[in-house]
Amino acid sequence: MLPEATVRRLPLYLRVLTGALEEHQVTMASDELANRAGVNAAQVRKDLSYLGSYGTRGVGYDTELLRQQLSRQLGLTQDYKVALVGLGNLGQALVNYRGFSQRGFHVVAAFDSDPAKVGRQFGSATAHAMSELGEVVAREGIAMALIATPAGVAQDIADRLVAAGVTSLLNFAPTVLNLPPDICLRQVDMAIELQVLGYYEHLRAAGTLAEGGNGASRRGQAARA
Amino acid sequence: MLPEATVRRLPLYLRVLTGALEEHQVTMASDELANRAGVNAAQVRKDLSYLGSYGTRGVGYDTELLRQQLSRQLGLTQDYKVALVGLGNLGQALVNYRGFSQRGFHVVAAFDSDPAKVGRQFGSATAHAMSELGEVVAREGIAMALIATPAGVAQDIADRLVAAGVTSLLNFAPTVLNLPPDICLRQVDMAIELQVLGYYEHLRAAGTLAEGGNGASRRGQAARA
DNA sequence: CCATGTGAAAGCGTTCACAGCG
DNA sequence: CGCTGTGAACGCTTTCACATGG
Repeated sequence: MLPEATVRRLPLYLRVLTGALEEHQVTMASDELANRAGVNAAQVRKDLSYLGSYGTRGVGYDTELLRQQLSRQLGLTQDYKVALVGLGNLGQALVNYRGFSQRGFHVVAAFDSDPAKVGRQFGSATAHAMSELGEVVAREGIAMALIATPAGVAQDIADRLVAAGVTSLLNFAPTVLNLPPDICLRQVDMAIELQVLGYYEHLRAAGTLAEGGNGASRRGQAARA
Repeated sequence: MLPEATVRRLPLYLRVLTGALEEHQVTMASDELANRAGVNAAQVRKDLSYLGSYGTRGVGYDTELLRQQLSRQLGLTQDYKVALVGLGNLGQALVNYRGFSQRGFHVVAAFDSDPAKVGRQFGSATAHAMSELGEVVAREGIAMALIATPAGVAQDIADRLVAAGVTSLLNFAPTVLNLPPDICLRQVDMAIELQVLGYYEHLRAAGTLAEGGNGASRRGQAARA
């Protein structure tokens, strides 16, 4: 069991390593990995130490070996089927986002309440009617879902997804979801992110922003998005 | 200066209060606010105590008064001009997202490298060529920007935005940005969020997921994006 | 009596500093 | 000698528990 904060940084390291491999870089020291990932070098070493000892003292980490280990620990050696609910602007952006499929997350089913969209193909997914949600998700054995609906229906959709067997949810709707404790939920709330920026911008206008006092990214969320 | 963790929760409380006001609820106790926001009641009281003493013992908080105070402290009593760079799927979703303008964040200028998009209207923003970025941002006095470009150009765009006077950035591109320390940066990285879910899903498959051990939202990010 | 506001305690996450090893 | 791996220190966040006050 890795600390959650570490889990959030591992994909970042993975991204850096993948980039370095494309440039045929064979080893990487914690300092460089830290710089490229925008974190402290001690942090990198501590994070990686949770995975085991894959570095060589005096040298650094074998780029390819470390990439494999990160990939394995994150469970990225397998592919995941993902459902998407809501084919509005955001939903369509998500279904077409290559960053998901590149990493083995395949949106295989989409759902929308608009009859005009049902039956059409969106990226790699066919649009289904909302009424089919439970059946399709259960039949396909889908465990992960993206919610990109209006806030008002998000809780109901989440309940139905969970009832159909989904165990991990990524919610883009600006609302709090109440779910059983064994369900993994992550929230991407763009309006909140902007409001946080607004707060610091507001402080700055008031002339009170301490130097370096940014509500910066890598500690707060991953942007969390 | 509020703690950053508190700043991230205030917009949530604001949302709850706004909902309650629509239902003409006059007061709200910390327990109820906590439940509706998905956090601990002590957390709510501690957070609100940073703003001052706006509650009444034995009663709770005056919904309207508290909403005003939150709004004021977050700097939401003023409007902000926002620039958007990148009008791909995600950029178009962002420019049409009502959650921003509802809260006083107005996307007044958009930029894209595709000549076919330049000159067209996207939501409330006119699409400009990339070459105009510096000039338009400086002329309009824009302090906040959304980056929804491919990862490869995000750093260059960020540098140009900062050079033009932008001081707060919300980056959706899956890459780390290096910026001067006085610039506020927040990251929304959907691929990372999915990979975090993948990790816990992977654990679950391995039968090692502790009960209640979800990589849940409201502490880690936020969800954050 | 009930809910706020707050010290104090507990829990995490980050950073430091250095021993240890290739 | 250089960089990893890690115990220990530090700081931030959350939670508890209760005194305080309408």
